[in-house]
Amino acid sequence: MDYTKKHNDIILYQPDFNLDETLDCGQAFRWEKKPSKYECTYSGFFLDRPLTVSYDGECFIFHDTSEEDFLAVWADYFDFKTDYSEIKLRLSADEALKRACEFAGGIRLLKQDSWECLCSFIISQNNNIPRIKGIISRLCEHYGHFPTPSEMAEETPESLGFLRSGFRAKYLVDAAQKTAEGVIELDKVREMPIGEARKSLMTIKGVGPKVAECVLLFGMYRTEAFPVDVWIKRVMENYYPAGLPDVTQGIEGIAQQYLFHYVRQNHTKID
DNA sequence: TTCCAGGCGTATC
DNA sequence: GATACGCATGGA
Repeated sequence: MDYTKKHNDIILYQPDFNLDETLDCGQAFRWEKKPSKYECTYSGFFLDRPLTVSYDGECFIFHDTSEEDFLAVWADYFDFKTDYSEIKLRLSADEALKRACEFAGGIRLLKQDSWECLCSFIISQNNNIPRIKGIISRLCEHYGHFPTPSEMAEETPESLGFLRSGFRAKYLVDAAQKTAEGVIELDKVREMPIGEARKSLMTIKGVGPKVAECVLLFGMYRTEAFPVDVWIKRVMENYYPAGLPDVTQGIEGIAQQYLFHYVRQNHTKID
C-alpha cells in the first residue's frame, strides 16, 4: 500500500478505487456524500467507527485517521490488500464483463459487518435504495449507534414503528432474537460451506435466497456468492443463458458488482 | 392515480 | 416445484 502520514491524515495512492462507485453502488447504506473543497468526500461508519474520506483528484485522504486505524481497520474494510487490476484483467476475457469493468473500474467489495449487513438487506427487500438508507439512518439515530442484536431483540414490530419499515420490522426482530440467542452464529455461518451457510441464514424470517446471498457477499466476504435480483436476472437471460463464464469462478460476487452497476446505469443493455 | 423499488411468506395446485 | 398474490412505505 502506497501511503504517507500527513498531520492527522493518511494520504493514500490507490488505483482501482472510486468513492462513488464503491460507496454508492448499493452494497453499503451508511455512507453519505458530503460537500467539501475536495473533488469527492464521503462520511460513514464501519462498526460505529466513523470515517471521512476524500479524493483530491489524485490521492485519497483518510481524515483524522491514525496509521494504526488505517492499517487495522480501513485497509481491510476497503479490501486494499486485494489486487483488483488482476481481477478485472481476468474477468475481461469475457466481453460483457470487460465492458462492465471498464465502465466502473473503481468498484471494490467492502468487508462489512455481518450483523449490520443482515439487517440492511432484510430492509432492502421490495424497497428502493434511498428509502433503505432512510430506514437505516433512523435506526442508528434512535440508538445512537447501529443497534446490537441484543438491543434489537428487545423490540417488537410495534416498538420499531418509528422506522417506518413496514412489514420488514417483524423480520428484523426475528433476526435479532435468533442472533442474540445464539440460534444463528454469524461468525460460524461465515466459515460454513456455502450451501450450509445459505440454509442457516434462510431460517431467519424475511431472509430468502437473495438476502442470504447479499449477506454472504457483502457481510462475510464470500466472493463466490452471487445475488440475483431483477437486474442480474436480465443480464443472465440476455448474456449468460448457459450460466456464468468460467473466468468468474470463485469471484462470481465481484463480477456481479460490476455487472449490476453497469446495467443499472445503462438501462439493461451491455454494449 | 398507478406503478415500482437489490423479495419473501403463504396459499394453492 | 412452480406460480400467484399480498405486503408497508414513499417517490416518480
